[in-house]
Amino acid sequence: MVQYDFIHIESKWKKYWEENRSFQVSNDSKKPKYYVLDMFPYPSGAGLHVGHPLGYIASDIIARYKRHKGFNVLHPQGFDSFGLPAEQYAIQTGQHPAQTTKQNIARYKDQLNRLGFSFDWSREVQTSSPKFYQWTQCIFLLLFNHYYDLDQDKARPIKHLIDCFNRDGNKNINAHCDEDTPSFSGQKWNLFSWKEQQEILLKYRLTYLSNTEVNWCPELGTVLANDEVIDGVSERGGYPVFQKKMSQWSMRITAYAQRLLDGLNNIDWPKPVKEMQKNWIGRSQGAKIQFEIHGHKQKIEVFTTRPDTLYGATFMTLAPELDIVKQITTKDRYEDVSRYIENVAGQKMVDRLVNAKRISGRFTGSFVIHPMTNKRLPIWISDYVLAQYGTGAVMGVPAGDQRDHLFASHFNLPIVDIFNGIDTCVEAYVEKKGFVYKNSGPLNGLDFETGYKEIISILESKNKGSRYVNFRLKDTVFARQRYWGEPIPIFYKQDIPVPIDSKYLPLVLPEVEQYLPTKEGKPPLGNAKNWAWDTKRHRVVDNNLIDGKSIFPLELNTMPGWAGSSWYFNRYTDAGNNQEFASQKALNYWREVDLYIGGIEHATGHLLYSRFWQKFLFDLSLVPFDEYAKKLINQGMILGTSAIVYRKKHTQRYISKNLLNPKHKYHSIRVEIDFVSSSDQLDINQLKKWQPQFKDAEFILEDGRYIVGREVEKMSKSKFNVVNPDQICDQYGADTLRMYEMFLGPIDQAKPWNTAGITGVHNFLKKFLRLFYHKDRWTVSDVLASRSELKVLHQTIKKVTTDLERYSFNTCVSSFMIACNELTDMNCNHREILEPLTILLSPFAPHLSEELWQKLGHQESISTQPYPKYSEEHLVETTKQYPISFNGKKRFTLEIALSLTKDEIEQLVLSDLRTSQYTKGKAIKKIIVVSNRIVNIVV
RNA sequence: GCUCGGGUGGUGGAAUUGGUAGACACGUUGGACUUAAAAUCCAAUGACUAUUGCAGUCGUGCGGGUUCAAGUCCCGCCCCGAGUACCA
Repeated sequence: MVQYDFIHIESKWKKYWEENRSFQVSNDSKKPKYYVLDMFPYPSGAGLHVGHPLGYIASDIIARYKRHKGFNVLHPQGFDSFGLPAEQYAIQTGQHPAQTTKQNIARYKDQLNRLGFSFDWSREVQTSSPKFYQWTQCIFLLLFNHYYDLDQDKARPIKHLIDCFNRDGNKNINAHCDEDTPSFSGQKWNLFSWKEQQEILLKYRLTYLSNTEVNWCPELGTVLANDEVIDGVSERGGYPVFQKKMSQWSMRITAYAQRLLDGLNNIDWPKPVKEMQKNWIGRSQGAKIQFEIHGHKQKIEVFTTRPDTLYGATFMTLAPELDIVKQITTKDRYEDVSRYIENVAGQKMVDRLVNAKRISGRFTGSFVIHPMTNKRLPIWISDYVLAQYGTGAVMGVPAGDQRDHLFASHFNLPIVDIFNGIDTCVEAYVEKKGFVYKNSGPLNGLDFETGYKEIISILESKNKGSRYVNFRLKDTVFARQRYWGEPIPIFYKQDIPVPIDSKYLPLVLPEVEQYLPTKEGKPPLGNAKNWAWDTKRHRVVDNNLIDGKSIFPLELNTMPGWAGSSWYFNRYTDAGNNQEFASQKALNYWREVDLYIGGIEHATGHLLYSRFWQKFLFDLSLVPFDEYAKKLINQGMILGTSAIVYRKKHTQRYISKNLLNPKHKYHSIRVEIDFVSSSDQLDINQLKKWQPQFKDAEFILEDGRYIVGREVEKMSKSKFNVVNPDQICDQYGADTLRMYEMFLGPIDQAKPWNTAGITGVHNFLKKFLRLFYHKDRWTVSDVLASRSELKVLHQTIKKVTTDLERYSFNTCVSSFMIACNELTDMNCNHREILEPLTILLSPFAPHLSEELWQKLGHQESISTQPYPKYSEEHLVETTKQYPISFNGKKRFTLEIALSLTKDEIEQLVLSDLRTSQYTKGKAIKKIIVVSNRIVNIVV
């Protein structure tokens, strides 16, 4: 029996590919290009488990397939190597994060290369390498030096804005800026001091410093972006998060909200991702309405999606955090209101979510004036109004909004019916149809559509409100109080941030003794001795030299984790470039990513931010496309199957699964899955050696065996359910692992790992190898193949090709198995069949295919071979078994020549029916023959 | 609550988009080879009724509908998963 020596084969070809640089790709080719990209990994200390490579296997199969198809394929890989774990390890051990990162990357590369991926490592990027992050810093500066022009709907240089200010101030400027931006004339602008001018410019810059409410996580000692906060706790570690006002770097992503939304229509991304981004951007259409405050000069503006219910407003509610609250609160209420505000501010976000159902609030003692009726409406504050959404102020319409209704009922505020014939005493009516207005002045008798338009035009004519589109999307915080991230290339002059000229980049991370925040609570970079900027010599110098004239303190924050990943895909096109982040020539050759594969967990993080940066770079004509990835696939998670033993409470007895008594209580304890056989039998001796708690335990067996329970859950070290790919490679080989992961199910679906099933795929590869041998002797023959053998080949080519084109990898693998079984039955050993079949297989099982290709007498690597084509001629059948149904129920099959016409088939069926029992004497009403030749007879 | 997915054998999953449901694989059972085991090979395997015959009936979460024909389309439910949530 010929042996499938995968260990030998795989190490041989791994070496061959490395030595020959088989997958290095040139930017200079007449071939059409194809760019297939994986989301690059964060190199964690734990190494890879079998779930990680799933997406890489799929992308590698596509990359190899496209090479066969004659494309010049860019299939790069790199590492997103800035991040929290390396830093926390550094805090614990004092080991420099760069050191651990380097080790982890080396381990990752080993593991990846073992799986036979055809990456072009010559283009590798590492976000933590100065050669890479100098360009991240450069893009940061570009954002700093641009503003968003709403008239042109694109980013423009801040210089242009300054020119306009010099001439006419900001009267004619229609730009995306902070809400509190004052208006000024050109004359006034020129009278401003440098510092005053800079403060105003910050309100326009696309990356800016501002005093805003941020998500502060004391446990992590840093602020977090909205997508890093899940259910009120930090995504990493699950620590509580508070709202806190801090001066922070932010990105003006809101300027791009509409374009980020519109762009979704032009890209082939999974529905869930698009849906999540849509919700995250949260566009809602409505109006802003101004209310005057009784006895005050200021006004309060509300955003509402239902301006048509304005006449139903009976009160106003403000978010407690708003500055205006304290200004308008009357003396007698001041203490009570202040206490309420403090209470809300001290709440963790988690608690605020939990308390959501409880209605609370305070009356401020002040009133607004209804813009239409001039009635006085009381101003309340309540934590159900969020400062971050809209204007942080709500007009309370109990008739049209259920929360307002609950609030009104709770505090005994009036409820006014405004929908004719609908009683809103008990419950709000939220439908936008099925009524005409009443008690609504000029709207009375109108329906929703007309009333809605009418009220807006009235408000606009009275200058009391206007149509407004609100976005839920917030500008995102772009700074972390951490060490292991890109330094922000900014120094401070008179407390004003000033950019370092990009020609002096990279601004390299300074050495520090301690990776913790300083005693004064400054970020870790505050520990650096050398962290001041000399504006004369353009370099970093000792902090002690700061003189405020030519040497200034540098920014202590670093960039968040998503900075590097927001543009890295452009870098691969020209990874060695020292002059620019990528040349126009390279970018124009490789264009956008044709296929991007990665996890859905990045839907509202990386996948949104990167689209934002791409659009910005597009505005500056630095990249040729404003969407960087045409097609996205989210690979599903591979889940682990944990093994569980059951300990009876208050005892040291472990009970086998099927002996559990439902009346008793048991502790479920996860144990290492390596101790458990595929039939769920536990190796008790190994368990006893594993942890002391099991050493003297008693095990209650069934049929002499201990059977464990199983649970499917996320693969994780702490659950002892991790399957290591190295182990699978040792036992079955990388080719088997690749094929099996693809065979497991649709690529985008979550599925549990089940090592038991792997033998099916492994057996297939063994059988495939055996097709080339007879009685252990190589017997590939040059004799021409038979018609039926050719049919198998061409069917397989067709099936595998169409399946690959629609990324259905699991059905591809099945097709190979079917072909192999059929050819084995036919004793097929024709070169004419086996050669193309080997090429077909090579994206899936590259090592074995190379080996066989060489044995077939070829010098060239199989990866350079053209992809086989199928011809319909070989697929054509002369006759086919047709199902004949009576009233839709299948009764028998009839062999019919394909050349027959519909009429001839009808004749044939009719003649056959004379002898048939099925008509049972009934008259035939109809015979149906459709183009795919299904015959149904209606009696 | 809202928005998206999705319910097919013992299991993972196929089904050319309305055309022979359950491909392929795992598992299970039986057999061959072995002193034995492993490995390998062969056969059976949706359920039920017949199995001395042919075969028949029911079957894609539940209930209805359209159609010669429904896993696939329409209407109404039930369940599971994901995302999101005082979003005004």
